[in-house]
Amino acid sequence: MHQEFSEKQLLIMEAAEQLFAEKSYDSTSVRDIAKAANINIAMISYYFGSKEDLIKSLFWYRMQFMKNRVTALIEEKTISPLEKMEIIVNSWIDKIFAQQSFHRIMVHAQLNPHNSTIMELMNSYKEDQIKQLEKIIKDGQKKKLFLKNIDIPFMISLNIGCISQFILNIEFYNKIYNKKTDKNKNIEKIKNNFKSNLLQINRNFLHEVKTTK
Amino acid sequence: MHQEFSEKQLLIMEAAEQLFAEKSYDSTSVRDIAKAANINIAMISYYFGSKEDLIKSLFWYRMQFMKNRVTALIEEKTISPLEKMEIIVNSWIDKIFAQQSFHRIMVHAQLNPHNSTIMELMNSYKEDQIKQLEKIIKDGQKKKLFLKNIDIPFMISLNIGCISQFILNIEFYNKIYNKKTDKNKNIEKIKNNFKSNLLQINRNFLHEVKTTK
DNA sequence: GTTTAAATTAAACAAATGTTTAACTTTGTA
DNA sequence: TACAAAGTTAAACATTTGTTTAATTTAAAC
Repeated sequence: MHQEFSEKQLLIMEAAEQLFAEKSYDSTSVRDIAKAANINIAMISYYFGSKEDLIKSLFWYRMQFMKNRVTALIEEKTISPLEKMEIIVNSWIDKIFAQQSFHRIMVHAQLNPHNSTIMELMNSYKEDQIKQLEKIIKDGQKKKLFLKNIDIPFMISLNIGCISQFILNIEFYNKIYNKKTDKNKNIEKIKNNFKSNLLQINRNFLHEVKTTK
Repeated sequence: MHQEFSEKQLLIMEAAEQLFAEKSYDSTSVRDIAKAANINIAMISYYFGSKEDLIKSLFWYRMQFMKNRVTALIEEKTISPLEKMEIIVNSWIDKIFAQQSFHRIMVHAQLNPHNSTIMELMNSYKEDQIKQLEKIIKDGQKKKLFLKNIDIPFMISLNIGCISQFILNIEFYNKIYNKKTDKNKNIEKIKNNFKSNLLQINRNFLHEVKTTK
């Protein structure tokens, strides 16, 4: 498939990405994209073939960034399974955070699948993620660090769903938390706060910790 | 606003609901709806005024079902805060489960807000839910049953996000779990399994339980 | 400088969209 | 039965949609 994109193509894709995230693919016309990218309508067909091929290219381009190869990390023996899990979850949050617009488009595509190519890209991405976490958890179970009867699909769903919900309602949470602190550096604060909360949830779920109330 | 709907209106709304859930509001034409409901295209304008008013009516109609008045439960003194929390979370799951199609439409509307009336309906619904859980948690904190430093917005986001993700990927989880058991009564099993998992998460988060590994 | 390909443009295209019209059937009431 | 309101219909409406055309400009190569 595609492998490299010209600057003009990237310009168009980025304009389209923002509009797709704001208004959805269906509600965004090629004229909207052309106007936002400051190009002629015909250029979209010229560079991508069709509107459908444009979003396919966008998925292909962004997925390269999303996908990560952490097989080395998983095999690493000096890092504990718990730490590995935390690294993975942190990387999920960081990446989704860095690609908020695209993440909205992904949620949309998952909600109303209308293109098999995109679905395949997303499914392979999801499967990769699941396998990563699965390996780490099973390793931790073998080493008797984690509980035995862990519902792994539920745990994945918990993490992805929670991150998703958080990203989609980020302005909402920003408003709530902003009451107390300053505005600018707040996002980073909120993000870190979210991270520690989610990691705590995961830790509790993997091996219910003893605490002295 | 609207208060009662004729049988014809309900017929149209239910046909529209299913299509909106499958293909999204924007990708569903009034001709699609008319065909599904076995009526003439003009009847949609005749009964609702416009396509936009149709989805507004749908939201108004379904929201009545979603909204619940559990103020009595919250004030109840014979039930512990923990039990109350579990009742609330269970009712969320049950309702979203019973209204899967509509829930997809809600997620969609949240993702790409294009109508202020609908947004207002949804926000008031969300605020109600948050207030419910907030009251219960704060009550539990006063009675020193729950931890002090609970991030309530995070907890809401955790629950809603997790339930949402679960509903949207229900077929996926059905496939995974089906490997072991029979097919038919499985959905109910999966649902109950999900419930107990989510409740466990909440319990752990509210007061980290002591366990003897 | 000439030539060839790539890039860009405005205009036109057919198809699909939500909505309205005006004619008609059906229904209920007096 | 007669009449009026409500329900239903096919056709037409003006827009908007994604895509293509054919002409023009820009850029690069020889």
